[in-house]
Amino acid sequence: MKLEEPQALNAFGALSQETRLKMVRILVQAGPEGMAAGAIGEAVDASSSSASFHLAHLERAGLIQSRRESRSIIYSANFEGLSGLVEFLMRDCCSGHPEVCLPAAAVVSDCCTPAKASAGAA
Amino acid sequence: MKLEEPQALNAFGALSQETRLKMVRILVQAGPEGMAAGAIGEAVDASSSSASFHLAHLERAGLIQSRRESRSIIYSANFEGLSGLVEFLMRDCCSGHPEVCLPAAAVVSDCCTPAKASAGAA
DNA sequence: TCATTATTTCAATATTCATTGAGATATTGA
DNA sequence: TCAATATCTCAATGAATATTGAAATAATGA
Repeated sequence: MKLEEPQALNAFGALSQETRLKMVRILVQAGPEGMAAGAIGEAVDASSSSASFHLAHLERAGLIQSRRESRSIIYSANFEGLSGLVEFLMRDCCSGHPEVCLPAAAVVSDCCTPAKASAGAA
Repeated sequence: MKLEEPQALNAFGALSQETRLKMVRILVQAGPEGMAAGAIGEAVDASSSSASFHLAHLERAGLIQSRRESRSIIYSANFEGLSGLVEFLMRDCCSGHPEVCLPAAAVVSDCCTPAKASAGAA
């Protein structure tokens, strides 16, 4: 997903709040199965109302998505949206300046090679 | 530069505002030589006071830096800080999920190979 | 249908953030 | 030292965001 500036602004705004940043990290770790709203709220120590507010914010920003599963609403990371944001940042910040992108590129081989991916997720 | 969560929060907050995001993009394009505060303010259509406020915000967040040069204050992109943020995002969002990092990795070869780097910067 | 559980919505309040204009500071050249 | 330039700082105002608790909605099982 290729982000334009207004979407990127929303995404940065969504990630600029402690509770929400924690939520995203938790949901990324949780993987595609996701977690119920209640469990997320508990994990980040937020009231149900506050959790709902922040989850809605993240969903509007395209960083997570939700589905109902019986009584629960399950949220999960939107990997397309997240990678879109990384791309936006890299395109912006590379624009002819490899010194920004190259260290980041190293992360890919560091965390995403089959051997280390599972170790890093633990 | 390896960012921890509080620094990343600051950086995301700094980039979540239209004027500031534009400033960063302009400064990245400007390269290490940077630009005077006045020129930046003009480029993003902000009053001197407003420009000063946002530039200070970005500097506090570690995304740009400044030096005095005669009467002017020259701001320039902090490439270490920026790549630190990309790394943070990738580490967070990779954690075992290569689908986030791999598309971003493609950007590196897309924009940072010598041939395309200059074309992309135009 | 009723009680229970999970979550959201709403209104009120508090907090944080952005913009403005006036004035302060630093640097330079005459 | 004075006037001009470039930028910053400050206080006031307005706008956007976060938090809270209470009430509304949705789904389930008895």
